[in-house]
Amino acid sequence: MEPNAIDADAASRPKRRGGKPAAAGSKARKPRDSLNRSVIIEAGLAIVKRDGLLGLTFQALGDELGAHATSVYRHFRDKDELLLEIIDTLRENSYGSDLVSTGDWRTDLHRIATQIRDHYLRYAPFAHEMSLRSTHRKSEFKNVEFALDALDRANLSPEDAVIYLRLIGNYVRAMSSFDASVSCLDPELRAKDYVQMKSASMILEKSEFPHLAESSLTLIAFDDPRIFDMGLNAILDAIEALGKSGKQTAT
Amino acid sequence: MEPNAIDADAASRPKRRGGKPAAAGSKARKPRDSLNRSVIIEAGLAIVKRDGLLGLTFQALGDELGAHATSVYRHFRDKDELLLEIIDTLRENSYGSDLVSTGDWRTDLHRIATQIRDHYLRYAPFAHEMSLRSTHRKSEFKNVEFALDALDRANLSPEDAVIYLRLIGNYVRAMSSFDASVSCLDPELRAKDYVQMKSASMILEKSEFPHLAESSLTLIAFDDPRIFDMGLNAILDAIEALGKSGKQTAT
DNA sequence: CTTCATAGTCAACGTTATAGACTTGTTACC
DNA sequence: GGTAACAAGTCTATAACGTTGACTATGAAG
Repeated sequence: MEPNAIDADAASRPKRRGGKPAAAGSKARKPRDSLNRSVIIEAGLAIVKRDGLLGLTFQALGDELGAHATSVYRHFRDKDELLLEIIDTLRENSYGSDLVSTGDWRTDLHRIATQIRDHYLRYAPFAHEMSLRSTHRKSEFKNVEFALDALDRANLSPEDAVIYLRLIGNYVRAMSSFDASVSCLDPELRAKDYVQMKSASMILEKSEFPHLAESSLTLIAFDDPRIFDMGLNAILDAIEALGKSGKQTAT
Repeated sequence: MEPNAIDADAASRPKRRGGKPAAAGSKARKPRDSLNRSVIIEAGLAIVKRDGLLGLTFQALGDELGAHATSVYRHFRDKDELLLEIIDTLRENSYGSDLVSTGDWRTDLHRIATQIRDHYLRYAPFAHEMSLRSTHRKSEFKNVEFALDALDRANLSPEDAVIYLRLIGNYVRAMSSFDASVSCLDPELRAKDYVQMKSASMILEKSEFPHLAESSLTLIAFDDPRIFDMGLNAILDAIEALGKSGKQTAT
C-alpha cells in the first residue's frame, strides 16, 4: 500500500520485522484494562498542572501512564476529545454541587459569577478553551436555570432576561478567560511588558501625553480582581435599574 | 493527498551534494533582497485570510512567496516574532490615524471602544493573541492618553481614572476577543452547539428547568453585537454616576 | 578582480498527531 | 477444554511542523 515502502525499508535496514521481541530490553506490556478514560484524564491533568497545556502530548501521557503513547487512542478518538473530556471533568468537580438561592437575586448572580471566575482561574491553562466550547452538560443547564430565575426575581421580562443572561455569561466567560490567560503568560514576558509600560510612562513627553505621564497606571495589574468585580457590579446595576422601571423590553 | 508517482520519485531521487546545480529540475533562486519584512508580512496576512491562523506555516509562507520556506528565518527570528509583527502592522492600519475628541467624554469612550472591537473582529484570527500581547507602540499610548483624557472630563479622580481605564480596556479586549474567537470556530461546531442547546431547552423537563424551558435563549447568538454594547453602556453609566458624585476615590 | 557579508537554499533533526498492522489477554461458544 | 472473536496495548510508520547549520550565489566595497 505504501508506494515507497521499498525505499523506506532499504533506508532503515536494521529494523526487526515481526518475529519475537528482543529478549533483554523489552518492557512488560501493561496489563489489560489498566487504562481507561478516567485514569488518562487524571494523568493529563497532572501533566498540565506540572508543565502547562503545551506539555500535554501523547508522548507525555504515555510516560505518565507507563504505557505506549498511542495506547491513548484506544480510549479517545483524538486529542480534542480528550481535552474536552478533561474540561468536563473539571466542571463537574467545581460546580457539580447544588446552587442554593440566598433569596436576593443580586447576591445570587454575583455569587455564581464569582464561582465561575474562580473555576477559570483555578484551571487557568484550560480557560480559553472552556470559554469557547460549551459542552451542554446538566451542570451547565443548572447554572442557566439558576441565573434565569434570579433575573426573573429582578423583575426582568423574559425577553430582557435572556439578553442579560447572555451579557452576564459572556462577560464572566470573556473576562475570566482573559485574566486566566494573562496569568498563564510567561512571567518573563509579563515582566517585560510591565517594565516597558513603566519606563514609557516616565519617558513620554508630558506635552504629548500629559495624563499618561502623571498616571499611576502601573500600580494596577492587568488581572487585578477588583476590575472584574467593578464591571460585574456595573452590569448588575443596569439590571436593577431595568427591573425597577417595570417589566418592559429594553431598547 | 496520496503520494503519487512523481512525489515518490522526488523522494527517492539522489540528492545532489555540492557541485554544480542539476541542470533540469533546479528552480531559479530568488533574486537577492527580493524578500523583506513587509513582503513577508503581507504574504502571511494573505495566508491567514485564506486559510486561517493554522494555515500560517513556514511552508505556506515559502509557497506564497515563491521562496524556500526557511528563507523567512533571515528576516524573523522565529514564528512568534513574525506573528507579533503582523499584529503590529494591522494595528497601525486600523487606528494609526488621529483620534479626534467630540467634546463629549461618553461619546469618545464609546467610539474608541467600538473602533477597537471592530479591529478585533476584522482580524478575528489574531484576536486572542492581540488581546494578550501588548506591544507598546505609540498608537497604543495615544489610545490610552485619549481615554484618560475622556475619563478626566467625566470628572473622575486620577486614581479612579486608571482603574476604570483598566476596566474598559480589559472589557473591550476580553469581549472582543471572545466574540472574534467564536466567529472563528468551525461553523460545524457552532451549529452543533446551537442545535444541542435548542433541543435541550425543548426536551428538558419543565418541572426542573421552568425558565429555561420557556426561554428563547437560542434567538440570541453568542456574539450578538448588542451584547457588547449593553455591557459597555453599563460601565459608562457607572463612570457617569461616579463622576457626578464628585472627585473622590471609589471603594 | 578579489573579498566579504549576507540572503536564499537545502538537508537534517527532533517533535508532534495520527494511522495501520501486529500481538496478546479475555470472553463466548461449541 | 478448545477455539474463535474481539478488545486493548504495542510498534512502526508517516506527514507536517518549527528550527538549525552548512552551503552557495550575489552584489557591493575595496
